[in-house]
Amino acid sequence: MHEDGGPAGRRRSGAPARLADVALAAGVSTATVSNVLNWPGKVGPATTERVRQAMAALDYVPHEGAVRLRRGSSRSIGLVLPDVANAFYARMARGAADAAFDHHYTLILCDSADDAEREEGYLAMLAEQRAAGAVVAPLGAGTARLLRLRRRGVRLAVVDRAEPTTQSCSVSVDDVRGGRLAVEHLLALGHRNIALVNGALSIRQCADRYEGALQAVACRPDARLRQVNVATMDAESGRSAASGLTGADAPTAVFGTNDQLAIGVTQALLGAGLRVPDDVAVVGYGDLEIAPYGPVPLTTVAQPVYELGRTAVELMLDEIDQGDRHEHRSRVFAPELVVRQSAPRVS
Amino acid sequence: MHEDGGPAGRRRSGAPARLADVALAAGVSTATVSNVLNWPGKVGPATTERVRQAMAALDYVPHEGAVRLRRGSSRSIGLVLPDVANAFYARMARGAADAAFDHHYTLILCDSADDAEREEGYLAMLAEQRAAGAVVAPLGAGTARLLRLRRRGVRLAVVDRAEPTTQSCSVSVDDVRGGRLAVEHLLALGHRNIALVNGALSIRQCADRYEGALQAVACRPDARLRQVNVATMDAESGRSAASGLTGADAPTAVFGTNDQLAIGVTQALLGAGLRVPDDVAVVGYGDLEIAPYGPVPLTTVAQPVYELGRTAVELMLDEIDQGDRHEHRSRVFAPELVVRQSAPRVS
DNA sequence: CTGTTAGCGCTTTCAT
DNA sequence: ATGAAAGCGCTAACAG
Repeated sequence: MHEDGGPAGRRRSGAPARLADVALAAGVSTATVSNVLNWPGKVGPATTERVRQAMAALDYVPHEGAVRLRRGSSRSIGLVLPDVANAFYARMARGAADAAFDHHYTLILCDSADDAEREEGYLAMLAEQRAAGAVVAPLGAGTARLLRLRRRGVRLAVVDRAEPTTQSCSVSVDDVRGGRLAVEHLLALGHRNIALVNGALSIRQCADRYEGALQAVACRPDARLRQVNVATMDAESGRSAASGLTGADAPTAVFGTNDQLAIGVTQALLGAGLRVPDDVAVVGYGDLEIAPYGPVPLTTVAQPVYELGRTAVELMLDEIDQGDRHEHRSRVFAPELVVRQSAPRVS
Repeated sequence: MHEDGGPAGRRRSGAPARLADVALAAGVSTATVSNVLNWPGKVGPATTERVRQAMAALDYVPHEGAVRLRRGSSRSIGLVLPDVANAFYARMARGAADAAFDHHYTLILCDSADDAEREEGYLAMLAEQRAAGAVVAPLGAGTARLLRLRRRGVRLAVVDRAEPTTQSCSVSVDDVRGGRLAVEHLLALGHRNIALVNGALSIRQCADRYEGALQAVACRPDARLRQVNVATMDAESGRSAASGLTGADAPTAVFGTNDQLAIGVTQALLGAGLRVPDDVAVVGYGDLEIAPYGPVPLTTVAQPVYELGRTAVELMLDEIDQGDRHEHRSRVFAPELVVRQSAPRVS
């Protein structure tokens, strides 16, 4: 049955050393070696020393898998997101990775590539891994899949969607506040004729930012907010949206609900001979990578994305540690306005 | 010793179902359940059906850890890199994640945060996990740490450093060629007075891109290449470097060895009242996120970063599969010039 | 075709 | 202070 000497036999050739090999080399039992590792106090100094020597000599590395099988606990968590190549999720991943590292957890990266089926596959995989938990930035609105994962013993934290706190912890950014911040800034600068270049309102973020923008203008009866909606939130859409904004009764300020859009608008405006911010001020949303590099360094709403990832992991670990004493929380982060030149401080 | 009924006892309350639970429910032995899972042919259709029903009823999910402990194989690989939040590594991570998914491997994300000690810790962790392999984008030049990981049975592939093929597989981009590409383009546009804004030559990439630039001008005796080196390769450095480039005998073209630098240069040039590309052409390097969003959409050298990550994983998996039949390879990818407006096709 | 059984590498009583 | 032995959940001989 054994390929070779078996557990008490002599050291296998290529394979890494096992705890039993160390025990044999040190002339002690496996229990003692294990105790050296896990209950240092229980072993005499001389024995401890001999064991340590043997471990070093054999380059012994404990087999995590075996340890966890025996202990019945897992120390890995999953990070499920739509696309790490996207700056938003990349930064989130960084936060999650740092938190996992700090707590000695292993982070399994699950990139669903914007594909629901793939996301599903990853969730199943995490169950098979007996992952202690998962941080999920879900693709769709479906909650059933997530609940199933829960039922399988994987603790959850959801990112970027304000979840009813009864289900699981969640972290998100207050997009209403962000939208308000952007437009309030433009109002404070004296603008009264403002255009909102936004994505589809069916996207929660877009709807929220719109809502915030409305709240801001509502306080200023003399202000006007006109809305332009685009299908895809990229620079190209921003450029074409801007073309409708240069005629008579042109707005003096534009709020683009993401940075790509805002930069596209800026490019088109400049191309049309207008000056930014002198003729038209522009505010974006996101503050990822590109904002400072645009044609005019972009004033934009920054989100604490790194914190989002870090906090999600920490909430989840709290649930793991506290067990049933744990109470689900929804942490909502406040975005902040980063003022650059496309809409500077003074009017 | 047992907390409860033990392996043959009745189903534990909260814990996930085990294979033994399924066997009990289906009225068969554990071996049969295992066979249904792994050797479908060996089990009769009626029995198979009963077992499947039981699995569904109990929501049985195999315990990956136990499977692997028994089989002696691991199906997870590590991805060790300096910073996922960095667009370059983020894109690489995406390639690696996709490849891992395709081959049913689990990807452990190890973000060393540019910290050698942390990288070291991750390498040790991967050994404890008995990871089948690791893709490493190493921080420093040290090779010893990597060799140690090898010795511990973890297969390796190194990214972004042309490794002698005797040690392990590696993938990288031909930076000499990239530098040549950039400058050849400028020469073809008719430029003869070119400035190279570069980082420290102690950085391999910078030295290589410089080398390539030199090769290009060497073919044109009438061309001149002047060099400006900066300490940090960001937009700020680009801006200050550009200020030395506007006086008499100013270059008609600038090659910035990364996109941030090139955009900084462009910003400063425009600020000084020059037109890009009409007065000065600019070429960057990298083609990450920001290139198309700059003040002038940037002509730049693109690297197949996604492929880098994907290929690294695949080379490593080949080593895992082939064992000693495997031969280490160094795959060097060719960068490509992406022509945008800062140095358009026609002069 | 199905069941019995011996471990994978480790931790942990319980006895010495 | 140390050791013997029983499994964690699963697979793979081997026997029936």
